[in-house]
Amino acid sequence: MDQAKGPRKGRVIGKTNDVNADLIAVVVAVNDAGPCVLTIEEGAALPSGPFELAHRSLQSGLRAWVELQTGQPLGYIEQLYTFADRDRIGANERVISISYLALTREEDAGASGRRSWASWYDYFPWEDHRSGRPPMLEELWPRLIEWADGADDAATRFDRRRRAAVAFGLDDRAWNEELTLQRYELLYEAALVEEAKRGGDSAILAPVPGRSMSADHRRILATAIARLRSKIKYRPVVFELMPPLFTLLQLQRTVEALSGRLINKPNFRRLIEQQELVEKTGATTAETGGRPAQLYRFHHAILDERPVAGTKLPLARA
Amino acid sequence: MDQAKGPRKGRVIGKTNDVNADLIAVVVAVNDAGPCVLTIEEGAALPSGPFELAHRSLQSGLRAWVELQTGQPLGYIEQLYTFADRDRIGANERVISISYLALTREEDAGASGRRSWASWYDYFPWEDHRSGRPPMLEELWPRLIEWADGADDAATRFDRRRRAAVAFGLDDRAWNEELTLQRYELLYEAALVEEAKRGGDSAILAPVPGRSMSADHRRILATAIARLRSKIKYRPVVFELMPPLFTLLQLQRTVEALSGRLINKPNFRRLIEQQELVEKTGATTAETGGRPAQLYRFHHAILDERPVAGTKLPLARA
DNA sequence: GGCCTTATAATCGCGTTGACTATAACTGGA
DNA sequence: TCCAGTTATAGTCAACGCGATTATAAGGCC
Repeated sequence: MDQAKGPRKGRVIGKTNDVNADLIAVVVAVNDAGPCVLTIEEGAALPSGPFELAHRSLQSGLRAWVELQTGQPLGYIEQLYTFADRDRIGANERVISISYLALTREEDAGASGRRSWASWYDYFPWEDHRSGRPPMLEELWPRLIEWADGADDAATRFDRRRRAAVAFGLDDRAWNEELTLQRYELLYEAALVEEAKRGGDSAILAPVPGRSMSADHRRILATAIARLRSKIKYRPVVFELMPPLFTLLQLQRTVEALSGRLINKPNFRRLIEQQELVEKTGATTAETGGRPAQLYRFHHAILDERPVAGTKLPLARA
Repeated sequence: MDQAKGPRKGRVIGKTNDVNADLIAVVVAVNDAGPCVLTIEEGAALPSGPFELAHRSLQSGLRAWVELQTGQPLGYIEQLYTFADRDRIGANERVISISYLALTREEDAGASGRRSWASWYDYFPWEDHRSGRPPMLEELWPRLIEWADGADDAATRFDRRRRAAVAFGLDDRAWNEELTLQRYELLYEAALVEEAKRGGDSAILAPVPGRSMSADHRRILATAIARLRSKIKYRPVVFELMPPLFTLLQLQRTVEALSGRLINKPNFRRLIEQQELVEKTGATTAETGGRPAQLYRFHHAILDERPVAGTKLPLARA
């Protein structure tokens, strides 16, 4: 800091502090196959593009890029995080990345160009606990131990073991579905994901299962998953992912797909109904065999009266 | 969007999309007078400065600017929001503002330069409900009604009334301390704060009590207050604002200062203790008259084991 | 008609927590 | 020295939330 003093007058003339601002979108939808993310380049990258003078706002710039690259119009949008301390710091140029989370219904499958929907769990196989603890975690654990024990001093070894145990729910610790980002970062630090090796560093270990993405897009996806898993617990954002009419079980399956864990059915119904988040339409559907189910729609008016106190979900603690 | 197709190759050569990135800090501390924010220019602005090539990261850039302008070193930092769709869109230049929330202990009062601490409630007098509902709200209400009834169609009038009632807890609705931003935005929309008149628009109405700031800094402060009021309920961030040793009442007063409402004392103690967030030091203090109080310290180890499940606070609902 | 599947209703019990009361320990003033 | 005021700390009680479980209804399919 060799600047002249002064709050905003201190900008040195002639020296440019210009940066490029990139907009990156994590567009999420849920279908029968599970939670999906909108990608380009056959699943290798997220839709993104530079923020330009023509854009009225960050959000409209994002919408423009996503629609151009994938044909997908966006509804609900929420800012995720702004990064700048990335590796790609060029000589005299810096890039700021502003990432967004978008929720949509995967309609408009106008097959425009190189868009494709990919399952979350292709990138993070260890995150799906709907069928119980994924077996691959058993193979992951010794590799984390190996990394932890590779530290020089005992304190670091202990700390690494503890962090791994907390993040992955080991040693009688409960699995916490919101730690998606911490888990990915731990694997990155342990050089167990492909992205960690791009710097030419430690090219020995084979990465763990799970598809990688270009740049830090997989990390951004992990951020989005963590944010969404947290948010569905206190805001009624799930409905952005639902069709206009749905059964309570469909709603439950959507929440389960997002959170990666199963929910107790009666409790889920009770909570949804007593919060007046949905209203009956009277219509029923006879699909999927069994007794026909009531079709519900989202009770929009509740958003007006309760702008904050949102959805509580019975995601069991232990 | 008249760009050539392509995800990142579509950048038009010769046309620059460069922007300036500003870093803005909301630095919060709590003292006997209540919750404070670190300001420059005698309370008229928040510390800020451009993100420069010399900065290693956004956070380190922010720290540098705050320390240069106020002499205050920062501890806990968290990103708030990134703005771009602001009024000041110059001819061929755009500014992106990345705002941060910082928590500190107001030590190091090295009186360096133009720094000064100002109470939150100088800027938002309607936000402090520790002594009951502020009387000024009674004067505010008719002005909001006046604004609501000034709309052209009945639907808008009804909607404005509802929004005002929800935000300010009227018509038997409970006061919600987390709606700080919504309240400020409502007052802005109703042209009841000074900032709303800077566009030359509707310079008739006198603004409601409460100090304004330059640019949109007061809005950023509102964002920070809302975020902090929400966060203290589920993460143990309060301790960033506490001295190393403190009594439970001091801790309670700090939470009350932030949330702007009073807390039931026995319940607060029970919750804090049973969560093992603090540990006794054995020492006591005889200040403030009455029976001497135990001095506690923050139980740091709990952060390791419970990275997520944080503080619950008994902030009464109704 | 029996068996599958799913929908829907109802109950039980524990833990959380809001509201309240009681007692302890110290200061300062009459 | 005693009393009043202040704060600390412990304990109680009831209502509610919510996890877990069971029972019943209503359709399809063989």
